Amino acid sequence: MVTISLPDGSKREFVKGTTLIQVAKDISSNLAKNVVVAVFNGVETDLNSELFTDGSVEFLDFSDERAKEVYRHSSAHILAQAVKRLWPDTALAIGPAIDKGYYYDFNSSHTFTPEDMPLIEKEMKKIIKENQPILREVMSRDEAVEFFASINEPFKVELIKDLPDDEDISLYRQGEFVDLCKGPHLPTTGKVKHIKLMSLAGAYWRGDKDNPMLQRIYATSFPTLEELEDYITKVEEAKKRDHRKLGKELGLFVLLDEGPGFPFFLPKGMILRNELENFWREEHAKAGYNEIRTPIILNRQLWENSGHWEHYQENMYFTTIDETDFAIKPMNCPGSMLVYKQNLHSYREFPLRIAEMGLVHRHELSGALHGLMRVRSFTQDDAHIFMLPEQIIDEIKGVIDLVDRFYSLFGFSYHVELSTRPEKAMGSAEMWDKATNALITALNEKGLTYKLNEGDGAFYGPKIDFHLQDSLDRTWQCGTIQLDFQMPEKFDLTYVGEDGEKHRPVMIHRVIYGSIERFIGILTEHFAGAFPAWLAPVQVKVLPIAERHHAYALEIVKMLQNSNIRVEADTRSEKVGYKIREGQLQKIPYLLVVGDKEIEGATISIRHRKKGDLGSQSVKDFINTLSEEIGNKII
RNA sequence: GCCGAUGUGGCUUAGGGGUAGAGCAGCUGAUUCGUAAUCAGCAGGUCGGGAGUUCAAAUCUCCCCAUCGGCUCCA
Repeated sequence: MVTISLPDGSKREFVKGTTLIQVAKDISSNLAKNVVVAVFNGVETDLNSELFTDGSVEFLDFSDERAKEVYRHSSAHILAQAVKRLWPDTALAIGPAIDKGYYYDFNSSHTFTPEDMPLIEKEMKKIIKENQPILREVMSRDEAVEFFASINEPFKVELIKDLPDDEDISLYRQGEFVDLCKGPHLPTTGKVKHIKLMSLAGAYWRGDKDNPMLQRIYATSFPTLEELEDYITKVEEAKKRDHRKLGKELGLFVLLDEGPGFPFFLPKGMILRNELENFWREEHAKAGYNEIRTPIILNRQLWENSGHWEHYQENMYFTTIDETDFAIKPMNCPGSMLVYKQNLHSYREFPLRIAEMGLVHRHELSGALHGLMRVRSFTQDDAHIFMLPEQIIDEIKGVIDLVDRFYSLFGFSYHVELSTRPEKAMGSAEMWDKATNALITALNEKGLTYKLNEGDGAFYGPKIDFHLQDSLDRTWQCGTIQLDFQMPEKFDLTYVGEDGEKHRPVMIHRVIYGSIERFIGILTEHFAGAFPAWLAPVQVKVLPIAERHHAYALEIVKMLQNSNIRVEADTRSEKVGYKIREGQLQKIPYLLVVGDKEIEGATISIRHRKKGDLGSQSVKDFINTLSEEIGNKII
C-alpha cells in the first residue's frame, strides 16, 4: 500500500500501482472530471502515472496556470496528430503552450492555407472524441534517436541530440501519434473540450533566421465553450482598440505608401503629442534636466568614433554631402557627447542631466513595421546623465522614480527587464560586470522585480527596460535606462575632480516615453481613443439645437477658448442626436447642448462621453470643474 | 529580410473574364427638429503599380510596392 496525503491534511491509502486519476476519482467524481494535472511531491505529474511510493498529492484544475500549460500542451499534440493524419509527410518541430493558447511548428510539403483550418479543427475534434489515452514512454537516448529517425522526424532527432547525454528521453503516445515530450500531459485526448485555430504564420526553426522557415499554426483551447467564446470576443474587442484603426478614425496620424514606417502626424495627433511634450518638459525641468537639440545628420567620423559605424551600420541611413559621408542619426548620444565637450566640467556640476527630444531614423526590416509601435523614424525623449561613479545608483533610482511618475499618471501597469552583455559588445568584461551590478543594486533598492535577458544589452552597456502592453497584450519596450562606460571613453569626456585632476565621468542614456510615437500608440489603445481631458484633441464640443441657438453657442465657444479649453461648435443643420452621435464617436470628453432653455437660464447642458447627460450648469462652473480636471491631469 | 494572407472612390465594402454597385462621409436643397444617424438630389472609383495571356481583365499569370498576422530584430 502507499499512503497519500492531500492538501487538506487528510491521508488515504491505495494499493501500489494505483494511478493518480484513480486517486482523484476516489476523492470525488467531480474532481476527477475537472482535474488537469497532479502535483506529486511537488512535481507536476501525469494523472496516468502509477503510485509506488508514499507522498503528497495536489490536483490542479484549469484555473491554475500550471494546469493551463499542460492542457494547452496536450492540445498542441492533438493539433500535430490532426495535421499528421491529413498530411502524413509533415515533420514535427516544436509545439509549446503559450500565454493564451499554443502553437505547433511544422515542416510540410503542403502549404497550409486558411481553408485548411476547418479541416484541421474537424480532425482535432475527431481525435478528442476518440478519447485516446495519452501514455508516457521512456527510451534511452540512442533508442530515441533511432526511433525518431525511423519515423522521419529529423527535428525531433536534432532536439534529442541536444539533450544531456545521460538523460532518459520521454515520449508521449496517443493512438497512432507519438511525440518527443517532457510532459506532463492530460490523461486522455477527450479531456480537451473546445479548440480553435487562430492563425497561420511562418517561423524559423529554433528562431534562427539562418534556419529553414517552418509553418506555425497558432491555436487555443478551453474546457468550456463559454470560456472559448469569451476569449474570442475579447480578441475582437481588442481589435477595435487597435491604435492604427483609432488613429485613422480620430484623425491622429497616417502612414502612407510614400513613407513606409515614417508616420505623418495630423492636427489632432499633434495636439496630443504637444501635450505629452509639454508635460515632459515641465517634469524634466523640475527634475533638474537641461534641454538641447542636436542635428539629424552628422559626419561619418563621428559615427566611427562612437562605434555606431561598426556596430549599428545595418540600421542606419547614409547620405553624401560634397563628397563627404554623413549618417542620419539612429541615436542621440553622439550629438550629446559633442555638446558635453563644449565646456570644461567640474564634479560640482554633477549629475549633469542633458535632455533631448531627438528625432532618430533607423532602418527596420520591412516586415517588422507596425503602426506607430514600430516605425523607421521616431522621437526619443532622450537624456544623457553625466556623473561620478558613486552617483550611479542614486541617479538610476531617480530615473526609475521618474518613469513611475509618468506611467502611473496614465494608469499603466508595466514590467521591468534587465538586459546584459551581448556578443557584439564594446569594453571589458569587468566594466560590464560593474555596470550590470549597479543596475541590479538600483532595482533591488527600489524593490522592483525584473526579468533577466542575458545578452540583450546595447553594444555599449547593460540596460533596464520598461515594457507596456498593447490592446492584444503584446508588450512593447518604452522606457529604458542604459549605463554606458564606453561613450565617455570614446569621446574622451572629462571633468575636473576635487583633486584638481581630470577624470572620466560615467554616463547613462535614458528615455521615459521611449519614443513619442510608440507611446502615443500605447496610449491610444490603453484609453481606446477616449483620452483624458488634458490630452483630448478636442475637449468640448458645443451643439446648438437649432439655428437660432448658434450665436449663443459661439458665445460659449469664445468663453471656453478664453479659458484655454480646446473647443469646437457643430453648427450644421442636423438634429442633436446626430451631432451627439458624432461627438461620441470622436470620443470628445464633453458635449454641451444649448437650446432655448439654456439661453433663457444662461446655462449649458453637459453630456459626458461616459457618464451621459449630467444636467445643466452655468458656463462658469463648468469651466472651473473642467479646468481643474485638465490641470490635475485626471484620467 | 523570411513565411502566409490581403490591396476596389475619404472610410467600410459588393462584384472573381464582357469595359464597376452600395452604405457612410462630402456637396446642394429642404427640414430648425432637445441627448448615438431627417429627407431628397448631386458629385466622386478604371479597381495598389507595371508587364503578360485574351477579341475582351478589377476578375487569370508573372514581377514589384504597401498593409495585416507571425518569425527575426528593436524604442
